[in-house]
Amino acid sequence: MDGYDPAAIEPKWQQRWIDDATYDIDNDDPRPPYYVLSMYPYPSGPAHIGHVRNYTFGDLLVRYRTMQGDGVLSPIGFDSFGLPAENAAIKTGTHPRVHTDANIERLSSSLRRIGAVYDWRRTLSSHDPDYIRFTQWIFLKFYEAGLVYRATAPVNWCPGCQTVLANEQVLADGTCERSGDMAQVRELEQWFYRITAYAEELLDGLDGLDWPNRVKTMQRNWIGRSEGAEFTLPIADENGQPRHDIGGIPVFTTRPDTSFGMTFAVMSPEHTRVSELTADHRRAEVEAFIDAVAERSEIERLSAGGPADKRGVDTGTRVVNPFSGEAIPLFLADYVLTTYGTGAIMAVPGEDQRDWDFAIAYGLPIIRTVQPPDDFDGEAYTGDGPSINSDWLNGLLMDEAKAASINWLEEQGIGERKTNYRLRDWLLSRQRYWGCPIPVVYCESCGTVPLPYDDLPVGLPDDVAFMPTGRSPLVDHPGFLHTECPGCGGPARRETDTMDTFVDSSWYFLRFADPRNQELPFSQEALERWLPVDQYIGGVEHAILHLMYARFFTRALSDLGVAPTGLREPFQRLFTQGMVRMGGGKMSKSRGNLVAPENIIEAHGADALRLSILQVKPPAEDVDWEDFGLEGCARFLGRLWRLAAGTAERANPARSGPATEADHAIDAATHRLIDRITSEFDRWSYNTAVAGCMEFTNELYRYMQADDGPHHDTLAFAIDTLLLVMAPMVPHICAELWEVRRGENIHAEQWPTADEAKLVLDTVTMVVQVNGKVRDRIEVAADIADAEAEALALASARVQAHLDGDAPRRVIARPPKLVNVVV
RNA sequence: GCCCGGGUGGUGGAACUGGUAGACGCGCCGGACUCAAAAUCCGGUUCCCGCAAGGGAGUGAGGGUUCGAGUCCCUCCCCGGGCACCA
Repeated sequence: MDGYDPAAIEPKWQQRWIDDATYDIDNDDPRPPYYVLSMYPYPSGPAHIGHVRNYTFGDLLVRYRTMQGDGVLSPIGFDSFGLPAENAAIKTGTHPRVHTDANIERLSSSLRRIGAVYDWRRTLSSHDPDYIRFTQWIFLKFYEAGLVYRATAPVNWCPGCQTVLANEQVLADGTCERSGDMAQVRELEQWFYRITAYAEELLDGLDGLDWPNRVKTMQRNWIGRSEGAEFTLPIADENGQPRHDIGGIPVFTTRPDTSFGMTFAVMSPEHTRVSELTADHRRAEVEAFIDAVAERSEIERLSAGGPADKRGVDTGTRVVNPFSGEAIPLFLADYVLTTYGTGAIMAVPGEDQRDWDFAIAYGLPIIRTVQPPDDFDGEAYTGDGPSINSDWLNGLLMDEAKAASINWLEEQGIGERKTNYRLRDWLLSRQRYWGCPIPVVYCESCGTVPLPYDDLPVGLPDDVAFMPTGRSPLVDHPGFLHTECPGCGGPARRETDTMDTFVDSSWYFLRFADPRNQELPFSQEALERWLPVDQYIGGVEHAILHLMYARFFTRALSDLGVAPTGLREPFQRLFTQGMVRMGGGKMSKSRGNLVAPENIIEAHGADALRLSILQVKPPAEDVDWEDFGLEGCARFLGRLWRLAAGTAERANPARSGPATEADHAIDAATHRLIDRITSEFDRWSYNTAVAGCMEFTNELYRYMQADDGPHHDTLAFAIDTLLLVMAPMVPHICAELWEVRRGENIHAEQWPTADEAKLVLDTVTMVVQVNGKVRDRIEVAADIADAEAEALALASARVQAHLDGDAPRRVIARPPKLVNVVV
């Protein structure tokens, strides 16, 4: 048999898996269903090494679960809408569809070349007319249910991308996550998904998910639940008494227990009632302040710095603290946000540092209402302690005082318990061409009119020019723009905004269950069979955006009766794999440091690349390309080949007949291998699984070269088992060797099971310690008794030397692993 | 500031529940084979002292619990990530 030649065997097997439909799966397959999904990729061209890592992990699992007897759903699709294709069109004149379709072909081919297997019959792309149709269909369903609305709001505009962005797409430093440009705030009318309606459910639902803690924490932070109270501060008249002819200012607080310490109140400069509530003698200053705030960039405003005395202005109006009955000044300040809570706050300088700073800057009184500890030397005290200066709350601790103050507000009828969320509604409209059109028209007489379901899909016209105008070409396409109102038949203008591409990725995993359905996005039966996804795999960069939007869509579709009622979460288990970096930095097209897997596959083969990916690091961690031990892995596969093909050098020919002790040892090691690899696959410990296979191979080489030679049956069983457990990792070489050895298809074989009886060791190396330091190792029977182990340990010459004639003070025996002699 | 990860040889990492620290790979060193090289096979490789036997030190720092700590607890330092004027 010839030497190992990956270039010869890999294409053969890749073709075979397609021809044999090995990984095609029907919805009535009798095997237990198991759904493995790697996040569908954006088709930017051929795969880069990061893709390869991602899809190798998924592929391993697909193959492993298949061998375990599951009917595995392994689909792949393409997140094919998006800005890069449109930007490329502006540069080169090539239509985004042409560009995208070509890239999908390249990426698909790369995925096949690394040996990743999918049910290609189920493939889909966001820009398929079918897919567009149902993305729009879902939009209309949400519209009917009030989960989509159009509103004017301050939104983030990215000058680089020439479109608005969702909150989630703006990074902490105010820049766009795509282009890196500083986002600008603009007041625009846009489309929103009402994800806030699900804030509480999305938060609580995290508890039941088998996801990395890190991701759950990130979502919890993002949703940001605050529990407290909302109540109204009446406007004061000139005598400081509450006015009843005019509504008060509602405020939200998480510390109602400190309300007696409220010495002023603050509204956001954008609050709708600013003008109404500004006293005439303060109007000029207030207006000057509002102008100054408007000039300040969002990032300036949100960064914590800045002198406190420039941050606010007195409105001249007073409000009443309902707890103390005192009239207190009403300020405006730039740090109070219109978009959170009620856009107005009560200020308690004694227990809030921002309020403290503000009070010092404006000479406002500070009253402590929580007794700080004796050794406290800070300013505002935010910890727990007995209430003081708080009348009927005095003496109560924080939790009791919170409850008491909320009860009082409710009894008085001026406030109530309230929970607020940081999460904002999802801005879904984009002023770009290459996305899913929003299926709505604007009619002069009927207003905003959703299209009837029968008119779907609203496609993208192909005859458009891509010019760097900063405008979507749809705006300049009269045929697209001008249409008829489906309500009155009069002239109407089509919505030219398209949807955020995260809308497409919010339901693709559902479509995979029933990808050719022409009536509905999917049938309930198909979802009941496959969903939730048993194992979802993707990058941690999607921890908030995609993973939260997809959860929202799944819950909403379930509530609307489109998806099964019981389907509340799309992804039961999530694995987030790390990135591949280059020289410690990100790998990207723009840096020109992408590693092309094509070259590596040509030089060493796809299996060697896969093995090096598995071996180099635990899959959850980031890895530098420089650390990939490609040579070592290629060397090992050569070793495996020579072993299994029977061309490895041997001291003596194989024996038959009765088994020797060495044969039994190899046999036991083989069963331990099965046990080890199974548990390592189950806990995603692929790097140690590779190590285990290498160790076992080394052991087999030593066995073969021993003086009396290997036993034929023992060796054959060991090698066959090694090929079986390695088949999910390096599928081509194992398939080829298995076919040569057994004439069958290894990927149709059952996963081996270890014989429990053979996992039990006869003898074990027992460690003997003196004062916790290892002094001797003794080979003992695995079932050795305490007393015997102790006796053996004490009899050891090395132990005796350390005892120096003294009797041990204590002996701890943990047979058969260890005895510790304490002197 | 708050919340998650993480810090182990020259190097990527291993040690899953407190019990042989450094598996496996890379690199390096040596041996076999060869005219030679490559490939292959075998062996060595935490550091320090020692020819060796052996001894000592050692998992970011310091303390603690324990017969025994990389692993548990406390204090702190460093790196990565998330949230952050959210009331």
